[in-house]
Amino acid sequence: MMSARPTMKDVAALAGVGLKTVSRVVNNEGSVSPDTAERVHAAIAKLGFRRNEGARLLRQGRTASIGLVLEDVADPFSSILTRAVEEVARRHDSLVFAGSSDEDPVRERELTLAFCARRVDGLIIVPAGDTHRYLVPEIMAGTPAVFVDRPPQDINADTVLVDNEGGAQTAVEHLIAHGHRRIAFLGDAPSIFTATARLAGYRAALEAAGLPYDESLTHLAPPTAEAIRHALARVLAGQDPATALFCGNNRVTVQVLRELAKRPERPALVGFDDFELADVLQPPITVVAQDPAELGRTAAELLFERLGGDRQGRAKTVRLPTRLIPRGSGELPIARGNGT
Amino acid sequence: MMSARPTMKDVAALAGVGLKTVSRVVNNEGSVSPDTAERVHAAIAKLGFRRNEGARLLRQGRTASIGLVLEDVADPFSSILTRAVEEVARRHDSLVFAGSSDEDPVRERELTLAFCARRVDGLIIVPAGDTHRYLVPEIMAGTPAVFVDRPPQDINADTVLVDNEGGAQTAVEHLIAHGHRRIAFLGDAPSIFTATARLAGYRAALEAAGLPYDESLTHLAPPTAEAIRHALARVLAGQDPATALFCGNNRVTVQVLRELAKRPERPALVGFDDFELADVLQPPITVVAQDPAELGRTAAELLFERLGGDRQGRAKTVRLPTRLIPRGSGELPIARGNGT
DNA sequence: CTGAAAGCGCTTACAG
DNA sequence: CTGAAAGCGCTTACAG
Repeated sequence: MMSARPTMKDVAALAGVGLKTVSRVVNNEGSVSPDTAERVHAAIAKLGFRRNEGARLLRQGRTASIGLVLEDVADPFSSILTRAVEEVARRHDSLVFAGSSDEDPVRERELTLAFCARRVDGLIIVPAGDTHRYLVPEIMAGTPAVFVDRPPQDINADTVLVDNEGGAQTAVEHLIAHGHRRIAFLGDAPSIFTATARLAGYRAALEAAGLPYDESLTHLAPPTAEAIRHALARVLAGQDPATALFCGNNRVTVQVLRELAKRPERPALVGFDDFELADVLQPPITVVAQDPAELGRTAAELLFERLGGDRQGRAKTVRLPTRLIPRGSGELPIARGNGT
Repeated sequence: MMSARPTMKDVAALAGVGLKTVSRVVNNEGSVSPDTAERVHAAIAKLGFRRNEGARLLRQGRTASIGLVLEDVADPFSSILTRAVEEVARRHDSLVFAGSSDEDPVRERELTLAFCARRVDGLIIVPAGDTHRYLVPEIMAGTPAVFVDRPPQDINADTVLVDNEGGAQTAVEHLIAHGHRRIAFLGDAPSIFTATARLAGYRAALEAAGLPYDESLTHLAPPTAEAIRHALARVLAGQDPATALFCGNNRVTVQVLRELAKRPERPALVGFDDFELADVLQPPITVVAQDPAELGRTAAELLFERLGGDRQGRAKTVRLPTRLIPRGSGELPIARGNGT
């Protein structure tokens, strides 16, 4: 009943053999006489020896771990992505350090560099920052990074994105096909890559249908309850109010639904990004779904590909498709009393 | 532009000083002449040196990391808990390895021992297994473990639980107060500690009200769509059907809502565990809320307390309260055509 | 088949 | 103020 952990040295001493012989047994290297192996195994069992992986990996120059930087581990998008990364990492006998940047570039940088200081084998980053120059020395030194959901700034690296523009365009075209001409876009802060990309898709759909782009029908800001309340009041009021809403992500959609419950209007609605219970709401919510697990899986696979081989090859960008799921809210006609 | 990372040795050579002097500068130990410090800083900058934390920590006998074993990182309960653990760990300059057991004892054990092999400073575990004997040597060797949401089996360790029985009793008493006498309990698999504890609370409430316990109104099984469909068909049918439902966790509640949408009955409903959009559904869902973030925070604080001091002291058990949030579904009266 | 030495990149304990 | 040596717990490269 020793308080400290036994080491290979302790095992070697007890078994009466050299350190290297213990190492051979532990690593199943063969070329150890059955008799010696027996004695070593007995010593291992008696002492309760378990190899220190950290020490082993230090000698081998890797850590069998990767760092994952997310916006917020607690967010469904992030946590589903995390789980997918975990599965791929497990297949490569690697562990995952995960952390939240809270959309703060300073925190992103701190977290990422903390992972680098631990010498993680590689990084997967949902970037919040406006520059990633700070990563250049790390990448040059052999720590590859893969960016997910948003591209890096100022540097070249493997990136996995969603077809934001195409998905948004599909969503808005769907509303147009159901007769709407006054369609509001409620998106997240314009500093967020995906918010701007989805705005572009919204505009492309309007243009393709010959509808005017009316800035008073758009709102791009962090989806706080208050901001969404004011935005809804604005786009649903006036002479020519919106009859349909396109919500830029599921945080926005949820807030919109919450505020809409307090109002009389029942505009048609399509959300970007699926969410639990979308199918149970009344009406069920039509969405353009992305696949956060597939984002995570693809990013992790790209990373382990780099780690396994071509470390300096050209950076790849993968763009994943979205999928329209009509459920009811997106097929509502123009409500009486509103619109043309 | 070297491909390998520079080490302190490289810095020392370039600055023309001893290794220990570089260490002094890096650690801000003082007692270095300004002139020497200057040269060292210049060398560090020139080489882009960043200390290898793993090597430093090996020498110091810790890893400044903890292991977190969850049921499923992607589950909202787990991911909110994870985020809270992350925040406490950050304050202690520690990183978090997180992994999912999928409610599989073998996977729990593998994951936990993998963390121990990396010599994490401590463990936080939402246990799936029926025995935790395997942890005894690890705990003896100085890796403390804190259990969350469910107690460990076969061993003594710090534990953070929710008042499952009290919360369940409150939920059922609430339904009784609204006139219900036929109340079904739909819970998770009976092998799960919390499912059984909540069943006990359900029974205690019935007994306190002088209502009979009718086993045909209970269902304890993993909440698959099919199992819930059958269970609902059973408890809502017959001569004396249930007029109210008590759902044992939010996975059950969500499935129940999904199936209920396809049926004509509108029983009253209270769920254990809050969930996003519970307030937006029609009717809004009454719940007994627990606080997953507080669970994570408390567990992490207990762990760092152990790490900071009294490592062998008596194991503590903390029990967190629940909170009834009436929203509508739990206040529905007995529906016409059902009940007495 | 076996082991002593050197090394992974740092810190600790000691000596000057 | 400064540095050479030993050590954290392993593996690698080498010699027998």
